[in-house]
Amino acid sequence: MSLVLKKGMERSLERIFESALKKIGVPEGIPVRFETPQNEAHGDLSTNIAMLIAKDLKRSPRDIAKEIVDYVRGEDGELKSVEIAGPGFINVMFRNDYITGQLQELLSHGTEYGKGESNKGQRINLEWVSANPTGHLHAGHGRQACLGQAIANLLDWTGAEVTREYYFNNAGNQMTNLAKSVRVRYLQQLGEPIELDEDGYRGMEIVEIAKEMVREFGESKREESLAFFQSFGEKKNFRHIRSTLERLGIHHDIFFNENSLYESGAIERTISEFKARGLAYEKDGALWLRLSEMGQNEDRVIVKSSGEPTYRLPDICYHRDKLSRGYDDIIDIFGADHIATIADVLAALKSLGYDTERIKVILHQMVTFVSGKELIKFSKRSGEAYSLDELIDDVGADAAKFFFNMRASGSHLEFDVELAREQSEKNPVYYVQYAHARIASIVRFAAQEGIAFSIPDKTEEGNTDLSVLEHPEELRLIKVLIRFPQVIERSAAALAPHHVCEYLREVAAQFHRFYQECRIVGGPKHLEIPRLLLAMATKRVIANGCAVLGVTAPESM
RNA sequence: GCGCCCGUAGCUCAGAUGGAUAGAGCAACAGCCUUCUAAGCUGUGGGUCGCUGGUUCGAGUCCAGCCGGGCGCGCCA
Repeated sequence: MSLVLKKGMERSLERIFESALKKIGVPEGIPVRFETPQNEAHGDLSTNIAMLIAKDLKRSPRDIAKEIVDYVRGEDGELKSVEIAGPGFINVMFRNDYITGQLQELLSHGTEYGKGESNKGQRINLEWVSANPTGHLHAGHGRQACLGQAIANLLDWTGAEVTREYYFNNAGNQMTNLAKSVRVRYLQQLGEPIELDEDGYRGMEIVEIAKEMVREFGESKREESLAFFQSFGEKKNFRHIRSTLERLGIHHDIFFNENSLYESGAIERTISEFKARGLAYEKDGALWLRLSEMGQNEDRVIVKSSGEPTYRLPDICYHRDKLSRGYDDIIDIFGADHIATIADVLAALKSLGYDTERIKVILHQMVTFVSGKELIKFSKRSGEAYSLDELIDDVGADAAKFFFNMRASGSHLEFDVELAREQSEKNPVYYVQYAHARIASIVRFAAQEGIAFSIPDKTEEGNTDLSVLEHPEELRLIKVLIRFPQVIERSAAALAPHHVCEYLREVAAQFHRFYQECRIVGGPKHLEIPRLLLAMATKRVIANGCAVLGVTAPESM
């Protein structure tokens, strides 16, 4: 986290603590870090700095802490308390008016609240989904699709200029299989006794494509070339993939066709370069890359004896292309099943002299779909895949996006379709959305009751005094809300949207607690509008957090 | 055999650069609606953080070795 974007209090505390360290003779350059304790008895912010430097100073942590605290107490009147606790923690508590001041700040930022600048000026390329147009997206693709969408949004929110990219291959073996499969299905439609190859695509979408061909062309394409079937199938599949992504609100700026790497000569150039550097050699009629000399386990074929490159070579060229476009960061999202190629590609790029530090790879684990206790099985052989469209039909786009982002990408995800579909308190999506709808309803009710108020703006002139909010549940709620910018910051830095899901649940839970304890409309007159504004701030944070996940925040449910 | 990921409550999972009494949801049990959405809230029970060593004032977190699960290891992508 850069200094620039830390909220005022934390930054000024760091400064004060650092000058305290200087005063007691600690060499400069040791940063003071604060964390938000999970236990509220430990204050609003806490630091373990005294324990960290105790060894070097050869003094007890509590001793050091005492000296720091004495200094800090003299410096800052903004704090309610500064205390030493446990083995040497220093816990600080904010004054209530500071906390309500932060609420004012939140309200004045509106839809912008939570946006930061930690990635300001960064041009970042994010590549994800990247499924070849050999069929429809299946439910498992949903994780990557939704993960990438949320990550792209997080990067946006932290000020990056994001290019969203989809890499696909419409040539090679897979597409030939598609062509053959479409052809067989088409001929079957025309009554010919012909069967799919062993590695043919068995999905029902191929049958649908064949039926469409019959409707459109009748029997006239019986003798057509494979190229025709391929292009027809590709077009239909791609249109379908894009419509599925559209249902999730996912858009890409660039669809990068692997084929363009051949057309531009990039493949040839890279081959010559490998050869010129002595990194490639011929064996058994194929061209091999000396990966074993680049720190990898074994050499791999990059050009088959048939003359066609294996996928590794275009993958390498594709990354060269992205590197040449001058991005500050290049992020790839892959499923765990693609793990094998990544190290090879990076090693090859490094051997060509590229700085691969700029390339970040997110590997997400696989998804298991269950319905209650029952496992939903996928069978590629039979073509009985659970499609992403079906999943969206079953649970809705919002639930899909929330569920796919609920877990850390490195963790295996169990997606309970029955739970996601359920419109009850068990379902975390509804729990969060319900809080938002509930607030919307309260605001409507307030308007109906003739309560007039305005959202505070930055002028601070004529704004409602929020410092009357003193109830523990009110203050707890505000403290949760004003953490939002840091949550976005941290999630973006870790490329981990699941933190946002966790946080939103926390916000919703604290709002419900506040709602339970503090009557808004019809409560104490002088608290009516401040509480209403607190509710609106909550609504804002939920809406903004949902926006990051691409989830809607409904006005009523 | 090799590489990567995972192992935390009955289940699904969080645990910020190593810190305070390890958390949440669900499930179980006991309560709370003449008043702003009960799709909500409160309380109770539930753990040798896979095992064994090591580093450290301090380890769920770092290191090593095992055990268990997942994904890979092709002239497929």
